[in-house]
Amino acid sequence: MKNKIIDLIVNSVDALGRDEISDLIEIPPKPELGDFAFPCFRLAKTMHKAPQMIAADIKSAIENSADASFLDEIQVQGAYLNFFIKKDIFVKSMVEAAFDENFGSSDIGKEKTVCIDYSSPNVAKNFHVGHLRTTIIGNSLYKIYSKLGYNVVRINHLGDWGTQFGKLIVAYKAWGNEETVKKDGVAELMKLYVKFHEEAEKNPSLNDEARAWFAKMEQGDEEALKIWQWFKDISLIEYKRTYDLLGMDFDYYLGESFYRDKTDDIVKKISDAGLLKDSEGAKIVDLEEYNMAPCLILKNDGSSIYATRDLAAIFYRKETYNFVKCLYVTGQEQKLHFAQVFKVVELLGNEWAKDALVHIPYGLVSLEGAKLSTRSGNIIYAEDILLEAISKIKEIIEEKNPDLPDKDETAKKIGVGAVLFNDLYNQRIKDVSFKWEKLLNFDGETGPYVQYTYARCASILRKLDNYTPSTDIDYSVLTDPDSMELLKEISRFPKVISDAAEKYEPSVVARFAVDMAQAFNKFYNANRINVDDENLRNSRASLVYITKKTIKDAMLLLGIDCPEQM
RNA sequence: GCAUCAGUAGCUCAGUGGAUAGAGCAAUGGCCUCCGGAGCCAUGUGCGUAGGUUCGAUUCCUAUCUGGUGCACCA
Repeated sequence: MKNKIIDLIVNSVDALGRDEISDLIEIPPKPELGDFAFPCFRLAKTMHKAPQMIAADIKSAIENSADASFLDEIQVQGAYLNFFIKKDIFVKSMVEAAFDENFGSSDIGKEKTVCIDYSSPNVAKNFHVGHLRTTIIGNSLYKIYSKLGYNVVRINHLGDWGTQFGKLIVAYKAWGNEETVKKDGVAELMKLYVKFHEEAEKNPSLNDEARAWFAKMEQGDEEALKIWQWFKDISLIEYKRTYDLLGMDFDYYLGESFYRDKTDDIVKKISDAGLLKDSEGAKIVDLEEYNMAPCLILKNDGSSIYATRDLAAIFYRKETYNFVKCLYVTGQEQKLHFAQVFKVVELLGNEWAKDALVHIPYGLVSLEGAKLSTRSGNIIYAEDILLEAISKIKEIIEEKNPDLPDKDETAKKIGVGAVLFNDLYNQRIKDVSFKWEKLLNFDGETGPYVQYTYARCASILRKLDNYTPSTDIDYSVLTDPDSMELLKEISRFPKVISDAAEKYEPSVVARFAVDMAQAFNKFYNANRINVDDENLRNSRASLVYITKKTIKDAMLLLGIDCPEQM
């Protein structure tokens, strides 16, 4: 529809090109102002005429055109040219588009690969509310990019290498024992880690001991690596339990340790390029010219650091997957780190680094206003959040719909959906203050609200006799304001997906899901679907059908499944 | 100190170089013998401050204030 209008304007205006016109066309804030609008302010300058007059001129030019038959009316309001499309034609085009099985999909990503590095928890540490964000956002970006035809590689870059394992080994040897670790798993490892830091404050030489153990790991020391592998195995079992609950998986679990034999090459590459400098006994790349702190490549004991391994990972991924983009979903506190690493890649002569390497930061999670801190116990675990949400939903189901089959399965979908939605609804960059009260409220702009709307659609369709989804309907009965608003909402879907991808922002999709649910509920309250008039019934049923379908597709992009009943 | 992100309604947040800045939560009142009330409708206050660019700025730029985060051997 928009293209047809662009055609008309292109033929009537010489001053602007097609693309400029396309950018200028907007959807008016109120339906009374038309279906599409073209503001003429921009033209006023080049044409040396008042915008109102320009609008009037274009109007008469278009009205005399034979191609304008799909228009009902054109109005000039101030500098705006408002287009009113013949309602049944408009409805038909929107319904047919939404019926398409691939509505919203695209092939712009065809034969292009995007790597997404997300979740990436630190081994031997608990998977807490903070890790949930990267996991959920990364998973949604995976769905969104897949929908656009990209080949997406999901990489869990486990924090399974580094000095913290030296600390852990020191602590385990000093205060731990095998039985307790076997029994309590990650919780016990966390205790040992905390204990290490307490003791190291009194006795700083412990830090040197820890670094020494890590250096041993890097040199392939058998004892050190055996303990390390054991800790890693224990941790992975717990993480996978959470991923299962979330209904998520990864293509690769390639932690930092995977790159440990690849860091020498990186150091050589940097050195060969003449970028490696000595500084206080360590090796760095000086980035002063770019207004950044130096990027540390090797510590003064010669062992690698996370930047070295991130660099190794970038080159490995570029070679292995030949990505067009590699996305890093981590907290915004790592912004400088990624800026440094990406700059080093670029300085090594890789122009692609500028566009292909993207840090996708998200805001800090705090708990009831205070910082998350394992040591002070101000921490909340991902698994507990999910289980709590599921159990609260179960209570509500028992109360509202005790006869529902598959109550547990449904409660899981809704509970997990509530958590996911809650994390995806606001822009990534916003800091989050975790509050149980907010998470467990399922009214208004929430996952359960959208899922409820979906279940309502499903229920309506179940109760109709003799309805098979079809576009062979009477479009003229769907021209009332509520139906039109709903249809317009639905037809935004493809743009919503491409916007979300472009901005790396799942919240765009989440907002859309709520907008659509609201538009549907409004329609539902104003119009009865199961009416005697077969013509009307089938037409409205088709509208319900595409609403249901689009809600489901939108929620799937967030990683959320919609139950048919709840 | 330097860098960076954010400041919109009591709270949590959308939003756009343009038409009267929107939702939800919380509060109060209401909703059809009928398709699912986790729903729908109604009721109020607001773009941190000061300049600049522009026909037009809440949006872009500069300064400033407030808050968050980062600034080498942790990741």
